[in-house]
Amino acid sequence: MGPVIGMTPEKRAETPGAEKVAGLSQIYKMGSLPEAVDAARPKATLVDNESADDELTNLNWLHESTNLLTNFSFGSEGLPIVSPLYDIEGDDVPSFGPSCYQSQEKKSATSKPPYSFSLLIYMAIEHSPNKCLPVKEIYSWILNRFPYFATAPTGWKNSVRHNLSLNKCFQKVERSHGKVNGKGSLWCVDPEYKPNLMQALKKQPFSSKSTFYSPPASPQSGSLSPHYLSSVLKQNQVRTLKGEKPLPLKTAMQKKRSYSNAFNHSSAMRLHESDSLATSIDPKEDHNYSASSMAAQRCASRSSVSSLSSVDEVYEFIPKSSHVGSDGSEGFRSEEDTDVDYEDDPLGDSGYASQACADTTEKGQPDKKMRKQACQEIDEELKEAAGSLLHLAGIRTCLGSLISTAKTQNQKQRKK
DNA sequence: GGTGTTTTAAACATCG
DNA sequence: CCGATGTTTAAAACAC
Repeated sequence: MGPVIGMTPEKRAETPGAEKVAGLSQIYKMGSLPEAVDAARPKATLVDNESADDELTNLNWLHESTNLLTNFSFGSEGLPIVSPLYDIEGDDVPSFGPSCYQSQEKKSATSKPPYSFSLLIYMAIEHSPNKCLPVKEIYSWILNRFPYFATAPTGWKNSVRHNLSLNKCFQKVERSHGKVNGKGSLWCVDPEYKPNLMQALKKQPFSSKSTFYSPPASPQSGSLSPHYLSSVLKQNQVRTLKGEKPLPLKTAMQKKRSYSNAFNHSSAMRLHESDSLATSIDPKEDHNYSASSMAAQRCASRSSVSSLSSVDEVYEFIPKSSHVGSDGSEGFRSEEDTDVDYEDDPLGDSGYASQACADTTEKGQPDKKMRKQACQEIDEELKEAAGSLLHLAGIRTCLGSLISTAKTQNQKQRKK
């Protein structure tokens, strides 16, 4: 019944053949800039290294891992904040990394990210102010942070959707009030699975430098946005009106799963949170696609993970240039950003600010300028702040001395 | 080689 | 009708 005839060009592009060729051709496309990447679908760039074959198994990642890390700082939730991987133009050295990383960055910018789709989605969602994103924004985020996908065939989007749909960690939430123009739903991270995702992220070999903070697993402690809560609440209201049983927060959107071979995901995940999962989940339905289970096992053996410590990470804001798909449909359109409910967030929470910023800067150069400008502004502010402090300190000491002299004079007068 | 996990592809449905 | 989104199935690829 479906639009079989209406196979879009995009769908056609998702054919396996295209995948391999295009994907690989980009891996060693050193210095491929966003603009270049935007320009058209995979240009036939030369692959002069056949070891490019195994993108992930390739040892390059061993080298890149360290460098990737230089591109991450950590957000309020202990989540790596992916700074521009494609800050690769050379003269703009990331403030957090030595310049010697640059050439490596170029590689990592165009090679496949070491994260599973679940983790990518998780990061995307968590970096949004309201912890809810429409798929389109998830695409955007991933594209933005991992330019690899800009040149990868669009099959990855299918994978993203597939993951969202199949992975219990993600919950679909109907879009709220007003805003009719948005298509599809918002996707949030199920707070109960958040610790698992964080764990998985933590155990990624590329996050070993990180100091992750695993928040308590209770929904309250999660980063549920008011919007999310109200959405779930709304859904439940509707359900109640329909005479249906309200959904628990956790399973606000029930997912029917029949993934034949994946019955054991949940047990692995629960190992990490045995005390946190109040509700039992039918193993047969639990296809967490675990970001944490296998990744955890796999990576635990590979890397030593630093201990958890800091909760007070600095959320690094670095404006990024945007990648607009060649067809222009992949959207970094700002109205999408404002669409949902980001306006609910008066502070314009850091994560998405970068997106908004990206909208204003179509090209790399202005972006760099902006970044520099931002740094200068920050510097100025710091100076001002320091100045103010000094000023206050000065005033205080002045006052102190004035008071003390006044006191001594007072005493002298009394003696007289 | 077996098992489990993740990715990829594809078909189909639904919605705006 | 079209395109984006969401769901589901199947299979390949991969790691352990």
